[in-house]
Amino acid sequence: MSDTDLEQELRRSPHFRGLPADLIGALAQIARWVEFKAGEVVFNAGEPARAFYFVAQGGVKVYRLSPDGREQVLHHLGPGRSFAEAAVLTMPSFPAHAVATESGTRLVEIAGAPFRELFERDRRLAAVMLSSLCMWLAGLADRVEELSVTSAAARLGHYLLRLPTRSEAGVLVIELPMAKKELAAHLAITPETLSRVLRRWQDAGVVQSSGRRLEVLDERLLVAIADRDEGDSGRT
Amino acid sequence: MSDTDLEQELRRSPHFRGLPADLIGALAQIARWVEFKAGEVVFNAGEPARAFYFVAQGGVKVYRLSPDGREQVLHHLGPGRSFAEAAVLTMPSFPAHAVATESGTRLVEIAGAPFRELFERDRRLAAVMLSSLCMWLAGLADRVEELSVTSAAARLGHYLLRLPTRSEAGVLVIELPMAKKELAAHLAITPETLSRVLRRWQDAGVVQSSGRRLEVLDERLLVAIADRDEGDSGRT
DNA sequence: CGGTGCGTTGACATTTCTCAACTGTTGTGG
DNA sequence: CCACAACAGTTGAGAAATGTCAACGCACCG
Repeated sequence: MSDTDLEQELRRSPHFRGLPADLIGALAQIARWVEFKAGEVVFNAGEPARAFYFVAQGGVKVYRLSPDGREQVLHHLGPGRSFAEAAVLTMPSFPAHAVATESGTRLVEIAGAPFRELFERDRRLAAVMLSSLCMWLAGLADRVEELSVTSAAARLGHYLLRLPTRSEAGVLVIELPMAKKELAAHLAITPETLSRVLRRWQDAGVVQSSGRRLEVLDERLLVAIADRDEGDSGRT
Repeated sequence: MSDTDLEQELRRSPHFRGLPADLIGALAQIARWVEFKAGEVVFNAGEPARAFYFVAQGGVKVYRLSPDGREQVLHHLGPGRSFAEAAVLTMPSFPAHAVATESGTRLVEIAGAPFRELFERDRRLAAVMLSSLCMWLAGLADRVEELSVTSAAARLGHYLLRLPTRSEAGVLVIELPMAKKELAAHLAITPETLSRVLRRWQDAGVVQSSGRRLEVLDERLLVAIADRDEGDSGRT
């Protein structure tokens, strides 16, 4: 809840990643924590677009109401997501409604008018935001492609081959950036399946695994596995 | 290959979607088509960041070379993807290499210096680009969450519930925005599985399907199916 | 020492894919 | 207008992959 928290939360977002400290500070000045209980309204469609938001905890539902009163859910947002930036940047008023879906929902609210002002005054802000968003976008697009690959082994292979590697005595070594449990979740498979795939590879002499350390013994085979059944390597 | 093609290609990108016509025109002025054969170099790391690119046809591989000469693939890009925007916006030189992976690879090249100039002169450009990217980001993030849901039925349910609906004689009607075959690909399942899921739902009285038209007979049940096994509704 | 949680392994249930055949629709050329 | 091809969609049967549940080893930590 402190200002330090606020700055850290901002720095974690895809929008402001890599922003120089002074700009993060300036942003923190116009940001604040807001909290909601389940069902409480964050904003309603038609209201002036006075701010945009990052979800730190809890959940938010963004929806429209169709002419006949039906609720049209546009997004269900959890921690790490943001919303209403587009409205703040280019629209006079919010085009949709937003309500918290859980009690204890905590958001970072960035006031719109000061943000627009900052945005126009400091050219760095726009450039860094754009570049950061582009990189984030590329990462997500890669992830979608990855998840579209149906086979668990191919997904894992793909993922591993993109990780930074180092050479130790001529052997390719990969250090996993997260616990296997989390990695499994990232690839949308179960830890058991992950474990079994690695086992199979080890038995086949493709890799050697111990803890988070992986030695790639037969890179060509690994590449073949990763490429075997890519989905339609189509557009994002 | 004509200028009209160029403008249409630009308009299709997540970056420039929704840009006013005059700005699209200005961009087209500083953009041009470039073609590559398989293996041809688009740019090398260390060169001044003179342009960024959209892939229209073919494929491009972006990679780094590690100190020991190993090739570290960062991205494999297909039609619809873009690259090197971040470099052009915030770096003096390209941080990675890029080569075409297929013959007949066609890219739109946007010259860096004029773009930066345009970007600083016209504030709308920055605002619209950011807002467009944010929306695109939200869509991709949703997609990742969707694909992380393991069950085919849940994925389809999720997807359908976010589609625009209309009411006809009190019944909820959904019009599929693409052929079932494409929809299946979008959800990373086979057309057969899609067909079977719909059949099961129809037998259970949840929906009524005919061609691209879907009548939702029991919305609560559909919601239950979609929510049954969401993955860890975690962060993106 | 126990406890807690990750990672592994096994047996089994379930889902999904694959392959193949068949139906219906659409568009084309005669 | 019909015959035909081409292709989306459906259905069935069997195979393969993956998830589920349960048990166990192992490391880490109080």
